Amino acid sequence: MVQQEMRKGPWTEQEDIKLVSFVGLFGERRWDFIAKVSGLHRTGKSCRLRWVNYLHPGLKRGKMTPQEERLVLELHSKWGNRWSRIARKLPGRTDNEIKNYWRTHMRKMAQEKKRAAAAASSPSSSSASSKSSTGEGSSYDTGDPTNNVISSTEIQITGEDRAREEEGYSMDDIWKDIAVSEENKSEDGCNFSCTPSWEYSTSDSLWVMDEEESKILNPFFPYYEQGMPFL
DNA sequence: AACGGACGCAACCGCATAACT
DNA sequence: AAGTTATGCGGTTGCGTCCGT
Repeated sequence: MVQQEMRKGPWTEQEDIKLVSFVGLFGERRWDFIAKVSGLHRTGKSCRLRWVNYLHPGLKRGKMTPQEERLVLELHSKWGNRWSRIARKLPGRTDNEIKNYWRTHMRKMAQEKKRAAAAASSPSSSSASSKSSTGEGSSYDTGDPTNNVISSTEIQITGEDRAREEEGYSMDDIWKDIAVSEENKSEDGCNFSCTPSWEYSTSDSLWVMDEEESKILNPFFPYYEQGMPFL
């Protein structure tokens, strides 16, 4: 009955510490349970997210390397918005991070494209922006509000790898184009098949291992020793 | 120095699916 | 086999910071 109100919004350092210690005790499962016993007035979902995206000891922080960036482009062209899947190929990066990166990247690309088109064609390129360009986020994921719908559905429905092969020219293709053109622009000819040694060899297993490993190495609070993000 | 817009990141929400009873 | 609960995923939003005017 007297249901505690759930806290929302940014996490405090105290909450982080608490969460880390309880995850140390109970493992990365039973998030609702952890949320309850820890006394954090957060949902299990929220706890999990905080852990996965911020507190997890294996996380890399900071800017994406050019290799990572290219890998993201490559994998996105293959898999679409399967962020978690892509993230598995990038040890230490989270789906959220990659998603954010992609959005940012696409925003830049879209702007550059627009600018280029405007410059190349007519001085009065009016049709370019259907929506007040500058700002709003949510559509960048797939480019356009409308396309957004198309893309995500399509990807989800046809699922696995390539929806576009059956459809005509999907949003994925469009993004792929962008990605490819970017790749060509910035590339020396080496494409993704000659990716640097770290990624595939370490990828899944290492990234997945991390959590297991950390538990083994120090069942209690390994994170403090590895440098907590917030410390 | 103040203001406004763009950017980056963290977090929330809703839905789908897996796991459990 | 059906119902319930927990977990994972993708999309979206909010907010602080940075940067140009």
